[in-house]
Amino acid sequence: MAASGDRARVPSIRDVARLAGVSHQTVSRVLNEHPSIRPETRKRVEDAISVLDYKPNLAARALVTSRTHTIGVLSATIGEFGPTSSIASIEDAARAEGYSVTTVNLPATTPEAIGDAIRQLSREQVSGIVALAPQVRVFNVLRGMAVGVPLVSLQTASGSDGFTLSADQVAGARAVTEHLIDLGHTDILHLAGPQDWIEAESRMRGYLDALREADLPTFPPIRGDWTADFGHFAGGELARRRDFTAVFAANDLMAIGLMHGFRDAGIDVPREVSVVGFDDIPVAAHVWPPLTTVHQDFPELGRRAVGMLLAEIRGERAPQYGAVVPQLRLRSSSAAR
Amino acid sequence: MAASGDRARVPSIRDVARLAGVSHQTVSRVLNEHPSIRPETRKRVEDAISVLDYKPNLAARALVTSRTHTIGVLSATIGEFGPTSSIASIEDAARAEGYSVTTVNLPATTPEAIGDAIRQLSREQVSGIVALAPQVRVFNVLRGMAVGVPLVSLQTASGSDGFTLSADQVAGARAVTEHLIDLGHTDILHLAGPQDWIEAESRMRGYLDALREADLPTFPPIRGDWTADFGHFAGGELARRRDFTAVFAANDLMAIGLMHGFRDAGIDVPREVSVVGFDDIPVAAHVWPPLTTVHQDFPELGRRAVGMLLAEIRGERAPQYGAVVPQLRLRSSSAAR
DNA sequence: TTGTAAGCGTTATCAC
DNA sequence: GTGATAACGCTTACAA
Repeated sequence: MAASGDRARVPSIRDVARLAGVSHQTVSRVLNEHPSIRPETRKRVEDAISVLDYKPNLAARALVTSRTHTIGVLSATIGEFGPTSSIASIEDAARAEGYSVTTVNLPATTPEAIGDAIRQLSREQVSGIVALAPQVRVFNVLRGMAVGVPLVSLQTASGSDGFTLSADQVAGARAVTEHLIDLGHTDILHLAGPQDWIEAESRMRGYLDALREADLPTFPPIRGDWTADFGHFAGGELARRRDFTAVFAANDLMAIGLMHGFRDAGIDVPREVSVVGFDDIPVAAHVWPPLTTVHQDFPELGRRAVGMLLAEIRGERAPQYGAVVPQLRLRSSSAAR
Repeated sequence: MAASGDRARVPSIRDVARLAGVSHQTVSRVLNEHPSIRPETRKRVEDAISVLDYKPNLAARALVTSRTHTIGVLSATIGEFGPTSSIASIEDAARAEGYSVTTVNLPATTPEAIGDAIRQLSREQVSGIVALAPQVRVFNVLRGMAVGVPLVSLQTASGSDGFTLSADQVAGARAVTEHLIDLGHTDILHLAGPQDWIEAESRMRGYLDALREADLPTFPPIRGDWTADFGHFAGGELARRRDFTAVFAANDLMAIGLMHGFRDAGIDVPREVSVVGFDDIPVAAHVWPPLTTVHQDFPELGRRAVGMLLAEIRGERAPQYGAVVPQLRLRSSSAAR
């Protein structure tokens, strides 16, 4: 099986050329789909390629073209369900288009850390970057930065602007809040995400919009950190004040922790207090009580991010996607007053 | 700020050489920490490097050395909590050692798909591969394959053999089963993972070992698919047979679904049936009832995988790690008979 | 200790 | 339509 005598060497473009009886440049033309090449010659080259199982050397190509066909993923999240699902689909979509994927996790959200990460990726000469940077701070730094390559940010504002791509978080939050209002609740609290997070702001805005429109009182949101542990803690605290009958938690983890806290305090969900979340993580339907929440199509967002990025890389027109509308999932953690 | 007139060009090793008044080869020596170089010369070169903010071109280096300082991650899991946590820590650890990371998700566990993924990575000339391939089939294919570069498999057998790295799943499963036995249970079911999964086998073995040692009857395990939905379904089915008082589910998702199924059937957990899980996912402590489970240090496993892989790549002796012992987390889903 | 020459495998440029 | 020839930016010889 192995090459006779000398060490196995990967065939190069010149080996193909020799076998096909053409110059290596002609082989290169075939590889790059150059228009003017005789069909017969092309055939001979293609045969030689398949006989030798020749694969172009990516490093050599990158050296001469300064393009690597690699996309970088910049991630500032710590293994949460949503971003993780998006990243997996980004990888799949990119590979399907012939691009490799390299990932950098941000150790911190400081401008220095962000700069380091971007520099790292640009040293690797990535063709483009998808940033999952849910913090306002990171977003702003990226926006103001001369990145040097196309960049798409997978965000959660309420629209897309060619740079940003997102599900309509505001609409989702609004929908779930309106659901509580429809159930007859008038005193609805919001357990929000951390100050700096774009998603936290969007979801809070949806909440506020819905309440204002219904002429209901708004309460100052409680700021959480997305964790179930915080939700649990908040549940204990909130149990002392009973000026509300429903809580919209900005994500499912906090919602589940919150229900735990209420349970510890002897508050029955949903009889005494309704709780709703956001994200529809895999356990949401199975906790007690099953959690009313907003389903997000994370993989689709990842695919679209790649679609936009590749269009920009190739200098094509950006695809026009319809809105990614989060879907309400009604379960029994919310009930009529 | 920009270069005068002509387009900004990244400085090359020759620019550094010119500025430092040496040959480009001397610069290369400084870069590669060649021993014989006069301190004074080195200093001049280093100064020039920092003045120009010179960064070696990775593609050029890869072309000539055939090594990319990139490690490939081969992942055959669909965004689950554990593997995801490990992957994040693999990325961080690799970057900290100056390696880039590229990821490939397996679309299927067929030998063809695995072969494609490996070929893909080897085309990118990765220096080594970490495989998160929890299926027996994938594991065997990898093992029998001439990958061509160092490979470490993040597995879950009961030991490490220089190729494999794992937490001791058997011990963890055994511990949680013994916990049930200590509580006085004698009829303990096992809701296992899918047939082909190594973790499923290890956890099942721990269960069987514990029961045999205690001279208790074993039941044929129910085969699940790791999902909460399946757990829910299984709960409904099991509710019809009441020949058991405890269930060890092979992961937390199934355990949570199972408790949901029992709840639907009017079975009280833990009064009538105890349930325990495995993994300690973030919601485990917050569901009702809080889930007794086995905590795994996924990030540590990822770091160790990188440690082993880099040792192999560099031709060093593999680091000797102690066992990663899963930790029992006792909560109220398990109770005395 | 340092410099010169050659070559890694490809694409770009210019002939023919 | 096709073929020389010259880069791309680096490392590995070999020479001085």
